[in-house]
Amino acid sequence: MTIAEVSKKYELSADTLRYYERIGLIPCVGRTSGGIRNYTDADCNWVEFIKCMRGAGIQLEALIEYVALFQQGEATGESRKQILIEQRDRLTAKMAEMQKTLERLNFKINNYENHIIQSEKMLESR
Amino acid sequence: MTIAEVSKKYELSADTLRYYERIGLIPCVGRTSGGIRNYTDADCNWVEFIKCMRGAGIQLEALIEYVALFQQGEATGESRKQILIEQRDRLTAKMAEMQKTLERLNFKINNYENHIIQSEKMLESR
DNA sequence: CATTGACTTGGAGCAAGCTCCAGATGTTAT
DNA sequence: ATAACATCTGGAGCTTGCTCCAAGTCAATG
Repeated sequence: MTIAEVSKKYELSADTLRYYERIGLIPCVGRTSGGIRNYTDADCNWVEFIKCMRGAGIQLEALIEYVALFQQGEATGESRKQILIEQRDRLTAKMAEMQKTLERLNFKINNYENHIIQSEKMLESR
Repeated sequence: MTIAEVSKKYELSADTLRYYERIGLIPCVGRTSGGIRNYTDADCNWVEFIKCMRGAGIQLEALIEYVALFQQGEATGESRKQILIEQRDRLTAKMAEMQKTLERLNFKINNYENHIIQSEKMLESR
């Protein structure tokens, strides 16, 4: 697949795909004889994986490390697992924080809907 | 309260507190005769609110708008409510995306734990 | 074979959200 | 009153994660 096709398929700009490759997120994308990127299915799977992780806010740094370990072979399995565990724990913590904020937003929206706000000074309504 | 006290209480740097004030997130913090910030309880409530919203990833831009409307009085209630609704919906969508990624991470971690990975080529294990 | 459009690289630029700094002024303890 | 320390302002700098650009090459079409 060309970069334009991958770009369209995963809704990531060609610039972003090149950037990801440059920083080591998509290992060694092959080129045609003319030097043009030719994404294999395996490359596409990496792209999809990265997109999913990024969509959840996982940092590039962690993904770069994971990909690098992956390329180093089976012996790095435990390290890779640790990265995944750390990221999962961060994600879980973040979601818990967001859940609290979500509840607070819902409470406030409910207040607005019920016209409970009598005064700008009602601190709870912030 | 001094900025140092507020900083400690909410675990936000003094620089961040000054920054928030500068961009309009903490309306008109009063000063002592010497020109030093003197946070009231109301100011602290704003700080706490902003910290909570920021912790969930809500953008400064939306918060600035909300605070500005709040200062304009009761007539802006509906607009403020709309901001809260939009932010809540974004938050909900983001959490749904994160939930999917979380499940994927758990699946992969489980694979690592069960030594299911036989080969680097097993795409599902990425 | 010439033109048009996609792709290449390396590097610069940008947006959000802080974070740090300098130089001046305020506050507190001895 | 004089260190020593906190705070002030305005502005510069930093980090993450892209995004854009220039100048050149490759590929497809008439």
